[in-house]
Amino acid sequence: MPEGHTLHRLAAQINTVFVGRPWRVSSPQGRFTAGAQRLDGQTPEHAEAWGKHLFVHLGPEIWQVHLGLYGAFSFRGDADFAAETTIGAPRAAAVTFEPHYDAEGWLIPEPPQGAVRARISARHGWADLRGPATCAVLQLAEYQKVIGRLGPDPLRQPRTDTTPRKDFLHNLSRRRISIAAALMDQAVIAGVGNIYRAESLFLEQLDPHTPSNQLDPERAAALWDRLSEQLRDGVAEGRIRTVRTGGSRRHWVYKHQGTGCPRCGTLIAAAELQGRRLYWCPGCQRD
DNA sequence: CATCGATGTTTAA
DNA sequence: TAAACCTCGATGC
Repeated sequence: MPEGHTLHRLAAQINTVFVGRPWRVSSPQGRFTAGAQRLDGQTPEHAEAWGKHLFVHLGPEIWQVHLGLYGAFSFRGDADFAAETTIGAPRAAAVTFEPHYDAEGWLIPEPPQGAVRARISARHGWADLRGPATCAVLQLAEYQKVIGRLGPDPLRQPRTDTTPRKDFLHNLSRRRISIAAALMDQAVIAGVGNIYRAESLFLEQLDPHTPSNQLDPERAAALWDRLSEQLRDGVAEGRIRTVRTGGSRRHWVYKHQGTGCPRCGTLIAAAELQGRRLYWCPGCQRD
């Protein structure tokens, strides 16, 4: 589920199992061959997420990955390689395997299956990246250009003396698009996707069509706090679950169109907005 | 076996 | 606004 929480989880995972030791990098699919050669044998120093981007720093160069809609990392390894199976879009569970080691004591990875854009290997395990929207090696200036286009990420520490929440309010105040469109704009707030958009607006009882520059500042601040909480929960749990009252229902309105709103009973609506499905309750999401 | 759809973004028209 | 990118699970016949 590649919204912002996924990328922060991924960065943490890479910091745990890859950072600080030389790794091996290849592109079995062949679409990242030159980049993989640059990264191969280097020592990853630090992985970080900013919104939906993953950056791994190696000296002056930075590996940038954006999972897009389909991308995912699959981690495999022996008992010393503590890693979850996949981080990203849904993938079938991997079959267990018998570990074998080469002469230097490195675990021998299984042959790559299907379209593996990048394979990164450590002593005790490896990870396969499939289907990313972006997989590139950046120089510092290019990296700065990418992050310069991103708004505040609720899962990151502030970059300036103003708080990220103030940046968010400021970004909203100078746009005339709907709040629903604004939440999907990564320059307004980084890391929010279609699920968190629907679920945060529902819990804050905000009409998705309200122009973002007409949103009451206190309610906009509450929306930021709500998104921060939801993203933090997503990182902790590894999946988006905004219904926290127990039971099997995971989302309040996302993909629940045509059923009764749990709060007011009105039928939940769905509509296409800028190419994405928007879900909301017309009964109780009003301003 | 074919088709559809998805948590996203960029580019072209 | 639509198409393209790119992968694979779900759905349907």
